[in-house]
Amino acid sequence: MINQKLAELFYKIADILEMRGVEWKPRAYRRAAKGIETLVEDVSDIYKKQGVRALKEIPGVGERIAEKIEEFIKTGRIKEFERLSETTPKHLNELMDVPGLGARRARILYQKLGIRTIAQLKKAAEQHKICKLPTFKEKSEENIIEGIKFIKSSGGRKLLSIVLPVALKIEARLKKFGQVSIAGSLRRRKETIKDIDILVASEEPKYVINFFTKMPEVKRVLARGPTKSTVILDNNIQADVRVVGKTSFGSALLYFTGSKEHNIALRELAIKKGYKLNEYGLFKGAKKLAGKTEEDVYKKLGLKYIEPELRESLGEIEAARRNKLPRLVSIQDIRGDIHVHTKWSDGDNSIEEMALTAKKLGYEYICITDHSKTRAIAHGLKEGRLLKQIQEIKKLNKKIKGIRVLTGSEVDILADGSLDYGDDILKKLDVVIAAVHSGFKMPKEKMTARIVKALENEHVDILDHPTGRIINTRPPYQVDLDKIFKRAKELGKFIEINAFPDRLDLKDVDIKRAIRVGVKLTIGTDAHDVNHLRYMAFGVATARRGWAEKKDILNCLSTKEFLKVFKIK
DNA sequence: GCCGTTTTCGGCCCGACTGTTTTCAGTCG
Repeated sequence: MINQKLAELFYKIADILEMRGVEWKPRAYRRAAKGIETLVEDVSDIYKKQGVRALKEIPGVGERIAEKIEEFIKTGRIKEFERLSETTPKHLNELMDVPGLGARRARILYQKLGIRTIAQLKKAAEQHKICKLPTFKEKSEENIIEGIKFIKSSGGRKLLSIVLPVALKIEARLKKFGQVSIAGSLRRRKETIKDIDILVASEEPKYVINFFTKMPEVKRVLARGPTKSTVILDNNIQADVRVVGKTSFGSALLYFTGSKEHNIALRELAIKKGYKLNEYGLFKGAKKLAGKTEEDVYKKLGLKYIEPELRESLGEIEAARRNKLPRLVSIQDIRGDIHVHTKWSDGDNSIEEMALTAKKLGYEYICITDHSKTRAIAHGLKEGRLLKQIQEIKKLNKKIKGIRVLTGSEVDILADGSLDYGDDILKKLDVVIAAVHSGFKMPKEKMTARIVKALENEHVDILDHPTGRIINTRPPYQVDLDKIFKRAKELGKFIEINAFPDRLDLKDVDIKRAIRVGVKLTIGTDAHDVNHLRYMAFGVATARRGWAEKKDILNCLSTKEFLKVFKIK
């Protein structure tokens, strides 16, 4: 599958062209990249079967880009890209991370002062070299220095789980002004969030803006207009509020939720129909056709309602047009959590405490999956203790009512693909989750073979966190997911979406691929504490972003059905 | 560089806010 690699190249070309001040081409390259990303089929297969002509059928791909795709398939490179990157310093777009600096002014900084990095930028601003440049003044230097401080302290994008509670608190407070909704990537439940966006419907925007900019946690006001304001909160999260009239709430929510690409696609669709779409509504001439609710706007555009998690311009608009949208899984569909740790290994709570909390959450079953013996650092269970735990769970099931506790293990996949317990032990467990916790630096083929070998063990049921990534901390290890999905399907094995907020592994786009292959998935919280059981919501959100339906997720099954699938008595 | 049931040339989403600016470009979402 070369689609992703190719899309990345085109995105990079777009960035470079943008830095150079080239007009329109960046947009064309990005559209082509998006078109390629959205494809189900491998680009090289399309080319093999029907040649360049078929490539041009891909949305956003024309004559010139089709040639570049052909070149990449034949030679593994795109000369144009190499030419561009040779003559453009790398990392120049890091300047564009500074709030207030876009492509145009970043280019001026480079051309006039040779600034390429944030460090050089900071020095130049402090030495007052920048205010002499065109389009810059003293105020710009202040803003640049402030902006760099912000980047350093905020560390870029934050985890969904960190930002969401902050946003919910603000949302609740703004309710007294009228209809309120969290919008932006937060509403789409992206795994990381750059800023909080909140929309308010009110005919008195000045009161809202006044209240918002004076909230106790506001550290700095970046912008404050009559209907829109941007602030930095004391935890260095940026928050934007926008106020619109009640009759525009839907169209404004649509606009403010994004994604940007989704909005552009909708607006283009509107234009094709002879309409105009903006945050105030959908218009035909001066006549407003829709705007009060999102549903109204979609309907008038000839589309079914699209859930926020799907709004990434990855095929959802076409699916909405053809009434082929998935019926997304929801948190209410989840009947049990099947990845839970306890005090027996590195968790904080007893088996009983975890079970009772799960019961309170409305679950019918829970599976205890402590670490295996090699995870000594996590107090992994030696065989004797695991057998003892199995007995303990048997006793507990007689004692507590209303929830079934299953036995299991999160067993290490060792470097050679063998498992951390022998078959004699594994066969005693209800559910066996296998996972890689060491030897991350293996080459791709070796890692893939290692995981496949583990899946081929007859006692293994589920593969957990298939890429091993920790968001913002550790990159994924090299692994051929397509191969893993294919083998898992053949063997009737499952893949877990780990719901822990810094893992979310599988991630959204990989979930979509897995479902396409036909692998069944599970969602497990990897809870190490009773409070972590609530992380299920993040796992479900990620599954939804991956177009998952109830039927794709195994722990949507009732206890009876679940036990049958796992052949548990 | 792409695209066309108004177009094969001349467009390319759209509006708010800031400050580079005294009428508009740049940036952002």
